[in-house]
Amino acid sequence: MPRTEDANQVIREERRHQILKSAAQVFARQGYVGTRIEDIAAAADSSKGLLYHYFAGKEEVFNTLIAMIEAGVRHLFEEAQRLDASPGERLRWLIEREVLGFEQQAQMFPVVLQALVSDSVPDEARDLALGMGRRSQVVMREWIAAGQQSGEIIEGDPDQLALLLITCINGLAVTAAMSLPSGPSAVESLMRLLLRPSQ
Amino acid sequence: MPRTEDANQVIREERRHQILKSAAQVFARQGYVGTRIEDIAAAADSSKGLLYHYFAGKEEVFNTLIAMIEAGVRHLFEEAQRLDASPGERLRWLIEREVLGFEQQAQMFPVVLQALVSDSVPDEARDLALGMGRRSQVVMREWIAAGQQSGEIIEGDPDQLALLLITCINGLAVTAAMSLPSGPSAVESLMRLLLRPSQ
Amino acid sequence: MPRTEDANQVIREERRHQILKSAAQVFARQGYVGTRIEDIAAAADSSKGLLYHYFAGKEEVFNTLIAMIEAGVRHLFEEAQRLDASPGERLRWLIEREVLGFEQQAQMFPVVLQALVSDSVPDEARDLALGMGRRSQVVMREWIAAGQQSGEIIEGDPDQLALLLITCINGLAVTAAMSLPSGPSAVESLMRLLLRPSQ
Amino acid sequence: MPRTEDANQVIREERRHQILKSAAQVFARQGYVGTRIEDIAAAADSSKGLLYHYFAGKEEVFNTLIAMIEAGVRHLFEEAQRLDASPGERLRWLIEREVLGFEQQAQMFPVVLQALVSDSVPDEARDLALGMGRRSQVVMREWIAAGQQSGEIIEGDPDQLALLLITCINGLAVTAAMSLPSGPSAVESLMRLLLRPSQ
DNA sequence: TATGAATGAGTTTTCATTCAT
DNA sequence: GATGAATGAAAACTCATTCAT
Repeated sequence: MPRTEDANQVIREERRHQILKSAAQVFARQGYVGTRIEDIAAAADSSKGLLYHYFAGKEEVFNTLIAMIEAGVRHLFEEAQRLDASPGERLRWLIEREVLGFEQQAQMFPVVLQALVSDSVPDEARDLALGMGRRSQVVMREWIAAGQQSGEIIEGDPDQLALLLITCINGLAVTAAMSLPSGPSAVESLMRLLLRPSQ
Repeated sequence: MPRTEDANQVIREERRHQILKSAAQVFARQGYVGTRIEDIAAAADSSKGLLYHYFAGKEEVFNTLIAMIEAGVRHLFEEAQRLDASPGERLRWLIEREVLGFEQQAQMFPVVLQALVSDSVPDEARDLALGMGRRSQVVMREWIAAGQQSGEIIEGDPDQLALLLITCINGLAVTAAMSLPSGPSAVESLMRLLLRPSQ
Repeated sequence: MPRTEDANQVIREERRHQILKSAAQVFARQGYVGTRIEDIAAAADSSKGLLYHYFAGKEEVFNTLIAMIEAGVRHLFEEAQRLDASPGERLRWLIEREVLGFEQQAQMFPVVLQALVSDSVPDEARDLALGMGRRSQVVMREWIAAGQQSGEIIEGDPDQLALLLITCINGLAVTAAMSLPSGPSAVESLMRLLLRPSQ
Repeated sequence: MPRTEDANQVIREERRHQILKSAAQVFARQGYVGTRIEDIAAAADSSKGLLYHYFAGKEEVFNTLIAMIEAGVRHLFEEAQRLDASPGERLRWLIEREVLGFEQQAQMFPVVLQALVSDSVPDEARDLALGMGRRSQVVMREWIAAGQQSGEIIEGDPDQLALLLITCINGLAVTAAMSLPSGPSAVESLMRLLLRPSQ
């Protein structure tokens, strides 16, 4: 009965996704340690037992989540890279996309924040998050340096500027985590940190 | 003969302070939920039992810590208010002081961050932290408005600008929590968000 | 396939009952404070964790137990009330039934005793027990007064006589708690306190 | 300086007595396990440390208390024995004295009750209390037998009658522990259990 | 004699994980 | 695939007891 197996496959995928989505929300609110398996299961309209069918445990759920986000960000950078635009425009596009929060999944930023900041998180997740941060910095530094060449971006150590940018993006993530709207012009304003005043 | 009342008073004060200081460090690293009473006790060279002699529990330690920080920030604002300086200079002074982390207590920023972002934190602590944020925004908005009058600060909704500023300060806190140095000119650069290019 | 809802229902009922039954025995021997959760769990062939699956804690177990006893006594009084018998015979029947200890549950008397006497018992339990005592006294007073009308019961303040009766029943509970047999004629003898010598 | 030592001796005696008196009150309310050393110390206007100067620990305080009560009851029986009165009158006198509660120390009854009933009490204390009960029963049985000889006391197994009497006395202790007044005629009424109706 | 800071063993409570159905 | 009863290791908390002063 291949038909049934296909159907099962679909059900499996949907369940996995449903669990991850719910987990992101709960993790975002309660933190990694503060979230109980039961909380995730309840949020996903599932049972504890079922969750263990799909994941080895809380750790794996969290790691998977971070890995998905990491992949999303990596993809975002690649997209930006392919953009036919100036370095400054690339940066703006990227930040806007990040702040929009990977389409529907705005609640995921705080999850990354935790992975970055807390010691009480699986090593794998923290490594992924830190690596993502480091790679972002490297790429941004290159874009910034390029922008400085063309005069689009202000002078200064590109590394420091990249770090400052990431710092501000993290700040936006915190603001979002507090359910405060950053305001439509926030990204616009932030760009002032980099862009040379167009005379 | 029992110890004199004074001697006991001194011992108590010192212990309490020692516990709070250690707690701030551990909370900063491991988060509120991720921190075990025993971790705090060990960091303070104390025993679990003694900690309960001085505090009702983890919650009270955390609340006390947040309250202390809140008092510190409040005091910082009052100091800045008394400064004989322009609004912009006041803001710069305040942010520098905040980023320095109230003198020796640099590890405390991440603790506030958690109180702001996480649901798994005592209500009292979160309320204190949110109130502190709201009050900061109000005062900063006033300063910004004043700076706009004198032409020192750029145009724009003062409320939005204040929120943006707080957002960036939070970002600096995240960066600090990751043990990354923000760079000496970070505050300088941030001021570019507000100050009208002198020219 | 998961267990059917019905099967789970049965399991839950049985477990709860098993825990309560064991708890009554342990509480009777060791007192409320002297009983550790682990003692109850062990007596019920369960684990600590499972006990918390069914009850919020020691307090809830105790309160539930007292509530059950209270319901049992209330039912006993109703039964006695429906008895086609003289007031004195009603009293005798009631006391006999109480001393027998509500069928199989002889160990429960000492549990109530504690709720009546000790401050270190949940408020809810003490209130239930005190209320039960007060209500018993009220009903007994009425029966006694009726018995006095018909000449079956000796003269005297019905309230005082009712209290005396309850006092003696409590004494029987103490004796039972010491694992001493009160003797088959104890109730018979006690009735001499009330009944007018048949000539 | 013998004077000082004498004074010290007096102070010591007073302290010990003060502690025991307070302990009796607290034990009566909260039970042996439910009472913390600190509770006793506070009730005695003392400190934990000082309590350990006078007693080896909680156990010793409790045992001492029971031993004092046991001695008091033993003395009561001896006094009653020396009374120039009929067996029935002796019993009545004894019960009245017990119910009055050894002069000022009414709160001690519940303490004995606990020693009799609870497993969570030092062995020594329980043995003392049980022994006291057994000896009481023996003596009462003799008095009852003597009263039966003289026709003062009703027929029946003297052992059973003695036990019934003790049962009722325990009941009075419970009633007292609930701070209910037994009524002035309670003892009088109880005697009806034993005394042959004076025709 | 007197105190209360300090300790750590013992309890309560929570929760990730297992497993019979 | 799905459930939730059951377990036990780990964390929170209490309190008898010690001891420096």
